Amino acid sequence: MAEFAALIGISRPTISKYFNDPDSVRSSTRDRIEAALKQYDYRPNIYAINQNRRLTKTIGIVVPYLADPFFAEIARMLERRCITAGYTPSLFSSHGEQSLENAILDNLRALKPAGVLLAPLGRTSDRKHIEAFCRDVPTILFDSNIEGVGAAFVGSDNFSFVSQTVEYISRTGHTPCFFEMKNPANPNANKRRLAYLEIMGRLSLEPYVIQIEGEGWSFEEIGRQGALKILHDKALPTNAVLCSNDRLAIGFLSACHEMGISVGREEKCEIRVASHDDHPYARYTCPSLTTAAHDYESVSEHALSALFQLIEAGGRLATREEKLFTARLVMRDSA
Amino acid sequence: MAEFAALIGISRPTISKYFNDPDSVRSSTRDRIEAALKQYDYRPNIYAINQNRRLTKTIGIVVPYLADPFFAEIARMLERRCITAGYTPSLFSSHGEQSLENAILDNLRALKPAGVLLAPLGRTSDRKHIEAFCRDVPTILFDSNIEGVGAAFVGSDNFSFVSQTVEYISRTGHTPCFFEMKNPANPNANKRRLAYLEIMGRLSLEPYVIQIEGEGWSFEEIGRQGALKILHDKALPTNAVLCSNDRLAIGFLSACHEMGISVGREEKCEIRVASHDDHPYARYTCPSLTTAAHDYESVSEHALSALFQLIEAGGRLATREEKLFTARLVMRDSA
DNA sequence: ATCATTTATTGACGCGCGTTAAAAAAATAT
DNA sequence: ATATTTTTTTAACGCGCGTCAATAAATGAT
Repeated sequence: MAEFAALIGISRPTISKYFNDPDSVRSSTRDRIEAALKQYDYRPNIYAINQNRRLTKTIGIVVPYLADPFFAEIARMLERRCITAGYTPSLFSSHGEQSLENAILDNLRALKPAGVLLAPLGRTSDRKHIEAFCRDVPTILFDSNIEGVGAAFVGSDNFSFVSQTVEYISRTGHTPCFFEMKNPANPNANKRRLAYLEIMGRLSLEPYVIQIEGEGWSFEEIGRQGALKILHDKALPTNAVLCSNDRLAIGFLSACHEMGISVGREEKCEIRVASHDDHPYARYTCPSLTTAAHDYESVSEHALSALFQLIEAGGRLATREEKLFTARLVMRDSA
Repeated sequence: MAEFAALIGISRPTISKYFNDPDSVRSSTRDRIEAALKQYDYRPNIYAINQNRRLTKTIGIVVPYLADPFFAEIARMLERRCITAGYTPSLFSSHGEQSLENAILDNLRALKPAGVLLAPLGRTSDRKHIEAFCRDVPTILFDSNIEGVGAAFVGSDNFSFVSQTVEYISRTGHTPCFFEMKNPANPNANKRRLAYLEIMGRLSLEPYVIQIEGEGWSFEEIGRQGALKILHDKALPTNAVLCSNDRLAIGFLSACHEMGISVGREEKCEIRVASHDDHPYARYTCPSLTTAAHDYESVSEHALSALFQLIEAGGRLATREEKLFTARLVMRDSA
């Protein structure tokens, strides 16, 4: 920067000021800098900037498992919005591991971001570590809530997800049984089960919860194995299956196809399968998956605007808001 | 670091030396530092370190589109290997945009990584910009090759992919037609088409190339729309379809299901569909997708070991090696 | 106990930038 | 032309660390 400044005969602090806010220098000076910028390819070092600025233009985004297209997609939207708003996003994936999540937060502290959007691992998160991080860095939680941690939470209203699918299936003549993992990492899974039980109660229907074995993030395989077992044992309590999430459902559909069981809402089909999330691939399963869709757009938009609000407020908010978005039922062919 | 050093009564340069290489200090000193590290939670700032060290412990990973599970999966493997090797990976996605790819490379320069693993956008990459970057930062290209750019290329042997699928399909009694996008961004697509034509020639079979419209990275939708059109027009030249990649095939299968066309290798099925990549979801399509699998493990392992070699050699290699891994045919139910 | 060797300390500078206060220069107002 | 306001420059310090040379201290060998 010193070189560049000397080269065009403008002082370094003025150049620095320009990069902080181009409008803070006189238009004639701005023009000279911008002309020089075209000629020589100087670019300030963002990491050196972050080391010194009180308020940086970097936003950290942390997701629990980026190889899950759901998170990949929401991360993509968040990154795009950050860029549009003039910020530089920095994306991290915990890859399902607590130690990595912790290490990422430690690194983020060093990056000194203006704010962080954090989708925690959930059950396997190190609560104390995240709490300590949130005390130091303005953070909005999304997707998985951790009660009382972070300045706000933005996510989806699990109750509305399940109520729509359950009501749709029962209204159209079937009793949904609930298909899920026994020990889900994501807290949303528990909320969905509770919602299922609650809604079935309201509708005076007998609830059936199928809990399958499995650890980790290979949900499709877990769903497939679980489904194969249930289908093989002919242990399906009803002929309408409501999966906790789309990735399990993708595995379930695969198992059905393998066993020659027809899936769909038509009369001739043996079972119906519905689910939750509207995973990017839910449209392309065979049959296409009936599911309750996240409002990706609203969640990503609101998460970022909440973060900007938090940043403008100096990192503290009076109350910890929890903003939940309602699901939208997407009726496709599977149920 | 100064505070921490004062606190435990060891000089700052010694602490710095310890973090650079714990074995470079006397064992008694090491023990004292490590004991203090447990007590107080000091962690050096990685970005400040990178600013100053000649050779950092950071590795940049850039992929063209992270919401594509193929890249998400390979990125995950690369990150894990970096961590195991004692490096800190930093992951970026170009989101399919040249301007973003360029911006990422500019940022990476500032990060001063020891090396970079770059999967470029391909056709839409800014070759000059990437070349300039590779001159300054030790870089290994992977997935998409750009002739002469980067210290080495690690990828898959497209010819072996296509030869295995074509030979398998023709050996088992059908003539594969090739299904692809008209203007693919990824250079592998072109290589696959050429391989198809070459192999069909060798087998003295009439080649048929179906090129569908579509721009961007929504390959499933592009494949589905293309397939719907072809199937509707009954314009399929043969009853065995070889898709350029699995994501197109996923769309193709979806279209077949929608139109009630049975897919599989069994006699009773109307058409067979095979593809290339072994996408993480290829196992879960209905029917499961016969495909030529990337050797993910070998590619990620070799890409990183090539990078370490490059780093140890001081950033320059005598010759630019191109290492290609052979495909493995995965026979599933779709063909 | 003496000398050679290894390790640690001191003090200083550098990286690439932000930031600030005081002084100087330029633009605008009167 | 003078006074006032705005903008820029100068000079210096700070961030959190790496690195280096000279010096001091600890260790090991004899």
